[in-house]
Amino acid sequence: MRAGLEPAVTGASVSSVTVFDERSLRRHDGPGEDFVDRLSGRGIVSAERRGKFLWLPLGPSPVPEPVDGAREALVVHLGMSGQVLLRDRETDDRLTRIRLELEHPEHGPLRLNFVDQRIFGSMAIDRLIQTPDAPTDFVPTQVAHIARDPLDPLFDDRLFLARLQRRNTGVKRALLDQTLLSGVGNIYADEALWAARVHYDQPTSTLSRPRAKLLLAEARLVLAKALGEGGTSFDAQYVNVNGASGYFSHSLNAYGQQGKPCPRCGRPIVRESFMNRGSHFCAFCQRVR
DNA sequence: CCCCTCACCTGATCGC
DNA sequence: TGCGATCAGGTGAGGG
Repeated sequence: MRAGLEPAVTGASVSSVTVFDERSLRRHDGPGEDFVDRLSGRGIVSAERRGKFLWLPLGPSPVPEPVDGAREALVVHLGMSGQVLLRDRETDDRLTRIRLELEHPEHGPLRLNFVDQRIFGSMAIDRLIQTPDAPTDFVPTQVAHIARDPLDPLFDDRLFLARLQRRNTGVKRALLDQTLLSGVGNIYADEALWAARVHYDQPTSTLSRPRAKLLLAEARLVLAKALGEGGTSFDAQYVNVNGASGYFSHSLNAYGQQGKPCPRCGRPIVRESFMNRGSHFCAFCQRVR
């Protein structure tokens, strides 16, 4: 989504904003009117991401600046069912909750539809603050607690491994904790665990250093491969900014593969309920030890 | 402070 | 055709 947005929106300005459902502003500190006022007329500087959060840093505000003169950004999170779709001026999408009309000096008019069935996703205007580990990096305040993802050049492997082994919980819980590492959700957690032959409920405290390192390496591989294939789409709900599906669903070894043979040993992949969601794994290859 | 459960939501699909 | 049950990729407030 970030890669698709960047060339289209950088240098554009926001000519109008329509909020169809205020619940999609869950992360915005203020009413819908405030969101519209603070976004209208702003220029878009770039497209940035950390984990599953995306933000578009904004140019100077024509309306009251933050008191300290901090830069602001439009923050987007897709939640479970969100989409950002770039359209022409006439195209409607069902379940559009927020719409931006953009004007690009070279590419002309562009419509950005924020579509979200379940409304777990959201948009917000937020202030940008310095990150402690790289003074030239800025993130929205609501992203400050999110760790870097394993593909980030500044991701600190040793820090991650130390924090992981200090935890007193199951390893999949830890993988899903965005303050430990970001970008890994239910699909990529199951895929990384399968690749590293680790059981989802293996206690982090008893995970050996080599196995923890292997797990991190596999998580990194899974993310890189999924990004390269445009993400994981099972249906029309998971699409890029042009409405196209990713291809990573064809590469899944464990997630959603219950009943099918493990690609490694041939025994069936099983699905267990865990944390109110599915955990998919090979009961032979992936055992607690 | 750390860990875990649960609330937050809608729409597609499936079985009866 | 209709109705209810079930399922879904995430996050963070609040309780223990």
